[in-house]
Amino acid sequence: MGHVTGDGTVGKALAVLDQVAAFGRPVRFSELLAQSDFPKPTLYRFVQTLTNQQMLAYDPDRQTYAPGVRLVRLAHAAWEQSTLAPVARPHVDALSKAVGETVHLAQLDNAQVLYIDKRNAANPVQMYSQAGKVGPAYCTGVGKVMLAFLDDAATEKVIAQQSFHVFTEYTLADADALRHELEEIRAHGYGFDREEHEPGIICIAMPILSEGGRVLGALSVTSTTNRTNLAGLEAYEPVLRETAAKIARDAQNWSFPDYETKEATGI
Amino acid sequence: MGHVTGDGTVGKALAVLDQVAAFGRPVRFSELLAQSDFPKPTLYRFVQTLTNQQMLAYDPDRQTYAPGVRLVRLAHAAWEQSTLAPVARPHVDALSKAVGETVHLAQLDNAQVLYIDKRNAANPVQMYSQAGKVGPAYCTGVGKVMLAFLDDAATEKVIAQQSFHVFTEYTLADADALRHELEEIRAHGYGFDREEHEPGIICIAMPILSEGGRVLGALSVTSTTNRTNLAGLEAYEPVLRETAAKIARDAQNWSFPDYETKEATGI
DNA sequence: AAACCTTGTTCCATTATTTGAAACTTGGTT
DNA sequence: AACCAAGTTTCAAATAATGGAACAAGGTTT
Repeated sequence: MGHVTGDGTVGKALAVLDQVAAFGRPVRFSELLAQSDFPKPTLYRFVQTLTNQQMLAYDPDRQTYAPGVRLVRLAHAAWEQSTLAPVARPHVDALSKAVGETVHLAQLDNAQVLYIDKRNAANPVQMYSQAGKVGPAYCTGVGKVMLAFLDDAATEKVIAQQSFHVFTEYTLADADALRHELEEIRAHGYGFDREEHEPGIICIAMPILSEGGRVLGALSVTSTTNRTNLAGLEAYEPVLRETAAKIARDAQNWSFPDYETKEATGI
Repeated sequence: MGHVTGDGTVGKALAVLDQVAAFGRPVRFSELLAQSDFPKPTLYRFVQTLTNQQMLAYDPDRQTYAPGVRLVRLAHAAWEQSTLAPVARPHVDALSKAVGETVHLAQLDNAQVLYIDKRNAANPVQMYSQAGKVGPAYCTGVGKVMLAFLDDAATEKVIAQQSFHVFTEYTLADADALRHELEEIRAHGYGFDREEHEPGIICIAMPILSEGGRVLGALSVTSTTNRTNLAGLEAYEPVLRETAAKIARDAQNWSFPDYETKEATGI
């Protein structure tokens, strides 16, 4: 994995944090060491420091490290301030009510899709997606529509970072197939996921573009091949387009209420 | 917000990150500087580094910094691995269905309550909109029941860190009132929020205790004085107790699968 | 029960990074 | 044009990070 470590000690420590998170399960020091470029004492001290800081949590019974609770606190602030979620929320709610299917709101994070909000259908399909979860850009509806509307240089840079794992028989398996698909998407203004990531799961996706045409994020309505088909999903295109436009408009005007004293939380 | 800065450069950088998060809104460099102990170039470089690392996000139009999206990604890993949420999830779902009121799942983070999951009757699954939010321990149901079952030294340490802001006429306004309440809670095994935090909002709260009696977290069922009263909430005590026990049991047995290599075939 | 691992922890002289007073730039205001 | 506030860069001094080596604690084999 090519890390952009840089940024001195802080960058290195955060690389270690990412490394722990990437395991997806609590991990032992020796496991980290085995795949790390850092010498043992160096890695050891990073892990110690991060644990002290509650960026990692240490389980003494199992002798394992996992990402720590301080991140959950910090992420809440990030979610509210640095994502489309708070602006989009009412519109996503309305969309969800209107279509009665699972709705996703996503942004591009590096070369991946980051899901920042989700509304389940009334009778939800069990799918492996949640806010905070990342997914591949090249084989999801939201990923492709965001790629399609980046500028050429950015698109190519992101394409170069895709790993093109074949999930299903419909997965676009290489950069050229993806480029062709992106052209189609640009022509239509929106895109589909044709069971490219999970069998039986299809979606229609719409980019959220600023006035200047910059990609802010994407919306999708997901369903299954049991319940509907691409033509059925296409019926949602107008409401999706409308919702994306509203979110873009509100994002434009989004301004933070200045200098008011805020009370403690009310959940 | 007494931080343990320590931990060298990394600790200092994370203190800056907390400082930005604490503002609760995008913040200018000069605002950070005004309330910082760091000299200007030092703070400047920390902010630069964190922004490079996407732990902060810079808005060039408004010249402001906010917690960055990388945190949302990391937090998802933390939420799944270092909190009760994944273990508790099915039980919280069931509880929510059974009671038809808002359900909270919380843990203690430093001296504060950290909400890690929530179910609304209307809106089944959302995540960071509420998970990640922190609240005061001394005037919430979940906070008090967790305090009540810590060991004496820990309880006193946490009490010493409470700020005792008076939110309503029912707020427990000092350490002694709180200590008295904690004794009551220990006697009953569960507790209430009697409009102590927000007028009209009441709840019944149950600690989640390990076999050894260690505090793992807390559950609550919240309602309003319009809809019910404390006696009405008390009817939920059995199902709450049952749910807490199930979560504690599952947490005990919670073990992460595989210490095997999954590289059998090329991913 | 001694020798021998594997995993985790500490030491400390060397090396590299961080630090911050001062100076400079930029963009806006008087 | 002069001024001011906010942000950025410089560079020698101060400080913190580094990592080879050695040590400690469990567990396993001979």
